[in-house]
Amino acid sequence: MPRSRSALRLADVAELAGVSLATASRALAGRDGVSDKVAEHVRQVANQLGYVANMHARTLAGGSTSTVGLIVHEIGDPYFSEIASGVIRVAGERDLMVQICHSGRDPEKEFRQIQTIIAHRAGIIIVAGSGYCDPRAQARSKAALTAFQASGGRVSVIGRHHLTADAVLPDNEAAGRSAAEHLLSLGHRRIAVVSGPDSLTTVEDRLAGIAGAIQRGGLTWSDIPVIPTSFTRDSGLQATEQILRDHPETTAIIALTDAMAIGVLSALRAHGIAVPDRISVVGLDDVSVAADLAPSLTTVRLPMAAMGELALAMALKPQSQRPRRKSTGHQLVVRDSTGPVPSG
Amino acid sequence: MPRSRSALRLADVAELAGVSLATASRALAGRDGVSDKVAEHVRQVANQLGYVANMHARTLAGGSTSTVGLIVHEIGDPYFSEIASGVIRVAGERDLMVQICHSGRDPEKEFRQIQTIIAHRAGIIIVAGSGYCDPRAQARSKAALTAFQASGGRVSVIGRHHLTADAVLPDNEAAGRSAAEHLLSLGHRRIAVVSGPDSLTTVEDRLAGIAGAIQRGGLTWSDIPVIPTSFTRDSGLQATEQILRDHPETTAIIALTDAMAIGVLSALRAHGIAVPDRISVVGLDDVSVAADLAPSLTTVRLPMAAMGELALAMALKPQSQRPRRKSTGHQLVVRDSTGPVPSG
DNA sequence: TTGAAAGCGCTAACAA
DNA sequence: TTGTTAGCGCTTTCAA
Repeated sequence: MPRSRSALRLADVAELAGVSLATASRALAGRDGVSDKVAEHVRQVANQLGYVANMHARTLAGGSTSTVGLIVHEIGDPYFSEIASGVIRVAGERDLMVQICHSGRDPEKEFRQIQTIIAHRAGIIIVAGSGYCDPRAQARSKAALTAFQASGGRVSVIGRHHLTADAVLPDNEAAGRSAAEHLLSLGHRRIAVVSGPDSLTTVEDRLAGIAGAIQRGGLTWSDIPVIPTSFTRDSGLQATEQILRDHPETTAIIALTDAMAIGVLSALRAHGIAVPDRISVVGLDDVSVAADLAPSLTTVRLPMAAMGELALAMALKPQSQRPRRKSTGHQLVVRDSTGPVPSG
Repeated sequence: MPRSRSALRLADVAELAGVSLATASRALAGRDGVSDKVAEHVRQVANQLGYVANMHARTLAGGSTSTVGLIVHEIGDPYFSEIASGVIRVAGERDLMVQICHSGRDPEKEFRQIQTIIAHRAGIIIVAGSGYCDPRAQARSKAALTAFQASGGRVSVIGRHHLTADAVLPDNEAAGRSAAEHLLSLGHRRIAVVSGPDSLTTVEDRLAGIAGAIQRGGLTWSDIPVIPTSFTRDSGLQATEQILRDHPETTAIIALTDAMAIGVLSALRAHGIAVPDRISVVGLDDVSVAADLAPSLTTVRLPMAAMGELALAMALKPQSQRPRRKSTGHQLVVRDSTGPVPSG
């Protein structure tokens, strides 16, 4: 790719304004050491010329970095696109650029993306998406991020990671509990769970919440069928087939994500099984289409966009002694996919 | 934000490898002018040290730029997140970073984002999202992009824009035609259209396709109610209320986007109106949830992810004499939301 | 308050 | 094939 060069340099502005390079630099950066009069004049000239500073030169010379790297599993996934939307919104307010990479939920690829972001000298790195239960999975990423922080970079993560960094912690356990309690309160005892990859902390936490509620409800957790799959609609669909086959007595299904819940609903519809009359379905996340499914999906809302905003806001603050941790809220949203246990 | 500095410089690698800066640079950039033996050695040393080049220094020194700027309306919108996914996928293969900005469908904000991207010295700018019917809306953006191209930058756009650049042209007109013809073939004569902002070329084109089909079908276009709103689910919902009130005889609704079609379905469900038995609904885009709505949505598929991939692929080729233009395909996807006109 | 000059880390001419 | 050197455009000491 050929280099892109805008003829306009700070030197041009300085010359036209009749000041030195240094003065022009100070004026435009809003630093002090310049009289208001001169500063204003320089800014006017720059504006007139349509001057925009070369970020590369600025960063290289030791100026501040104005880009934030965001690592998501896959931007096409609504969970992540909503987080990204929040990050970009806050970034836009501060004139920061957001660079987005796909990790593909692969620790190795995640590490490579982190390397690339560091090479681009981002000042902030946000790792969105679940952490891994096994600390070793992210060992290399952790080392890279620690070095990055040591050199002044700021890091924040969304989710429970084995990384030493400010963290936005989705209420995964509480959300799982909430979903399960909702079903229990409707009288369901034959509950099945469509789960995700059990290498992920998100899965661990959501399951823990569900398990706790189940046990407090007087049921035995190990009696509950838990089908591990991946976080996709199709996996939800297949897992449902399996549940219908192996556990026909099931009256309620919890899907660990809305994406999977959509697959669950599809499978049930294909089988002509009435929701919620015969089987209730509850998801987690509350992606924006959840309300528009038929039946509309009962789910537990996690504020994805707000999580993205918060992650960047935390990273914009100076590093604290110990990593900050902020929990998000969660909220059970009861819609039409859940109902009382069938009397049959 | 403090600067982020990795102590490791090319000079360190060169020294440790026992070669000059220039040789090290050549070796790592994969340029020739170095013996394979030396090159390999340098690369090994660099790898061992965990060296990653400073992009800013590299770009400033006249090397190639490795970032692409992508302007979308809003990344939380599935249409754009799928496009972005395609762009990021291709970028990942080539070690390019993708910077994403929101235009908010506001020409002024779009211009500012373009400025910012140019300041960051991206080598490629991709403008996704509809163009504006009024060329003046994008006049400033156009000027900025033209200057950018003149200095070696590459630009590609998705949609019909008044910009001189390589373009991926969604089959908007054909898609509109296809949707309308489908309804006509089912016998519908009382068709209403839920449209978007008529400042957008996307709206103009989709409506043109629909109008053409309608007229060829023997109907009078001006008799068809066209409700202009915005491209959102809620607008689709409200427009439907209006259609039910003002045009109760309607047997089919075309929504210009799936997002709006989702709102249409919601409104009809709220009114207890059977789809497709009393009213058929067809959307455009085929966002991924379209298949999972109930009833599943008949729509016309535009390959969003492929469009994103294509846009970047075009921009990666050297600029041609005249702007390239590539049409995307489109495909009618018949699902359960459309059926024959009610016999009543 | 202002200006001159020394880099930031790299690439790319130019020499050897 | 390799090395030397002059910048790229900016920020930031250090002097004035």
